[in-house]
Amino acid sequence: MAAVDLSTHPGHLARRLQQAHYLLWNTMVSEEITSPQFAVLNALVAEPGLDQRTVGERVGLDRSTIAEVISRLGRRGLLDKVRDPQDGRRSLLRLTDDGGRVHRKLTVRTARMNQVFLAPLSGDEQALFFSLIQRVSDAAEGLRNPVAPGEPAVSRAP
Amino acid sequence: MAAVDLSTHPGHLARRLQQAHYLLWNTMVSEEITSPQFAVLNALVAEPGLDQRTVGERVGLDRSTIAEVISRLGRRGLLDKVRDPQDGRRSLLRLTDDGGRVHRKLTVRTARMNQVFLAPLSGDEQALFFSLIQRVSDAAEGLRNPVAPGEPAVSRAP
DNA sequence: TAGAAATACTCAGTGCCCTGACTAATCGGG
DNA sequence: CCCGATTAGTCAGGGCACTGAGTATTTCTA
Repeated sequence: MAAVDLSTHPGHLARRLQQAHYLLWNTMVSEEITSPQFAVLNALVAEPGLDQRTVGERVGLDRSTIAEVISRLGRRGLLDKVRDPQDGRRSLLRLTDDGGRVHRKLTVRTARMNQVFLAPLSGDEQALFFSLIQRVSDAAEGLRNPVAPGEPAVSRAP
Repeated sequence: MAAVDLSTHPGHLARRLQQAHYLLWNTMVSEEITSPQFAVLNALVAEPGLDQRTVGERVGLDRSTIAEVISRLGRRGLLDKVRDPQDGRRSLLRLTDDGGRVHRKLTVRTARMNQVFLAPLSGDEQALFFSLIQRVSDAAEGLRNPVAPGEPAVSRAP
């Protein structure tokens, strides 16, 4: 009677998209290392020695989740975690040799997987796909913080 | 050195999009009822008396997850679950009056939330956004089953 | 019609994701 | 210098999502 069409609900579509991605990742990339775990490895390849909070910021994981992910990667021996001697609050992170190897291997497979995943779209459509999702996510993210005083909420015309 | 740009990785973008949505849902729609829970309520408004598996199919949740979601909705008194007398394997589901009320209330709020969420996109872009995501998800979903004999993998030209 | 196959559901285990409360360390202003 | 605010990380708790194994029920078939 008053039911709604979920295919026009971005949240529902986002969930389905992620599930589809999970499926493909699991079959084409790895059953051991998850996509968020790969994102963490990747962040540490780009910037070794980052502290835990910053890694979370780079890959979009909150303090609790990043702690769990890092603990799992540590258990697998893919990264090392040491207290910052300069600031006893921080944990500094660095890939092990194994971590680097795993990252390299998965980078290749991930590229292949992305091709398959995006195959239904033309090159132009893929660019559009990225930019539309990015814009929506960024805007919503901007609504999070109550806007620093003097700062505009989202982007300002240059 | 060999780090990758995650902003061109659809999986990463999908995760970020869902997080953004979660955030908005939590502040604009409900802190009690989640988006997947709403999807289940919605499916039962459209088709009362559905069995558990079919509801899962409608909203895109696997057998285990749908069981959990339904158990939570049952605990809150939003739906009733009875054994099918015709087929003792099935559980038939139906909203309670309370469930219907909650669905109506959230339908309104969800519409408002979607507007805010999609505000950064023009009308044309929103349509594109839906269709691109849909196409990618459907295609990946199509790779799941090993293709019924005689049936084409994805869509067939009409 | 009896046994095999399929189907609906449950349960255990793993991982992601968030909030809110807490601890420990650092930093800043009086 | 010290006390209050800020910051990094941990922990408990709730919810989503998947796989693999197990149970009960139905259905198909030899």
